[in-house]
Amino acid sequence: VVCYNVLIDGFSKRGETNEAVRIWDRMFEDHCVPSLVTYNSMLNCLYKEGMFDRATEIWHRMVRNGCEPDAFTYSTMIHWLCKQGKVSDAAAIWSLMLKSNCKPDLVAYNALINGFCKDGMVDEGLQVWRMMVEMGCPPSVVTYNVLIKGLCNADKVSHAIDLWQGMGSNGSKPDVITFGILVEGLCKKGYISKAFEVWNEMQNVGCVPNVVAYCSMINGLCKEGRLQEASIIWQQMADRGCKPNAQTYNSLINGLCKESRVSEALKIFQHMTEDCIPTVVTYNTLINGLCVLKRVGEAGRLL
RNA sequence: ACUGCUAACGAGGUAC
Repeated sequence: VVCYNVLIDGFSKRGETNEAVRIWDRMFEDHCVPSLVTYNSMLNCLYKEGMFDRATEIWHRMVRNGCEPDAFTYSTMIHWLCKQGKVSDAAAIWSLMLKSNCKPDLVAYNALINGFCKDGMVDEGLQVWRMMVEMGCPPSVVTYNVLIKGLCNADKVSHAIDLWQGMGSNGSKPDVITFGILVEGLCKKGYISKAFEVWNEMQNVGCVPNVVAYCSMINGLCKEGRLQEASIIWQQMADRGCKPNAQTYNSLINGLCKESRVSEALKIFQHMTEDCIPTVVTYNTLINGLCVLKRVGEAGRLL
């Protein structure tokens, strides 16, 4: 079984759904009995692709064969339903789980909370968070990251900060993702100096920014037209041996374009081609920047 | 080491 499981999940992860299904069929031809992991992997594979009808067949087979769904089963379904905007279906699966013998675990809670938050239902997310505490399931840093992101997106930045500051007394330590989310959220609301406070606090507690965190800070500054400060952060990133990736370059290039400093942007672009591969976003950003300045000819030459 | 949860970039769209 394990071999089949590995193959199914491997194909599923590479997006080769048809191959995964072929292995599943093959498994029966070989008279091998699927395990709980097999069912879970198949459900994951089909839900990811939105193939709910086929998935339901698998679910029924699972039940028919007396294989009890576990927390993996439920959180997989909840996760993909939410990702596809079917939050109320996810909530239905959640109730199904509550009625079953399977108690929700940390990941299941997080998946549901994330679903609510991403759909703009932060209050529901917070309610689930309180519920998990009552049920004796301690929230993790992922739980907080999801909620903080949700609160920022809902323009409840100060509530997000409260949550961040309460993490310690709830047994969670903010990580680089937490700080990145806060920096991004604060910048987007225009609270740059608060973002800098958080940025410094991150270093004070010994959390080392990664390329994503740098990107959030740089992008936030660029969006506010604060390129001077952005380039200082960029320099620090380089000095600390953190290699910028395409997305980081794109943020800076976009910042320069938006300030009509397209020539500088092109210079950065030259530099970029030496240590990473420009993406379609890079070209769109530059072309747009050039076109806005009526430098259409140069824009054409980029193609 | 068989399966499930979290963060960053462009453009477009946002008339009534």
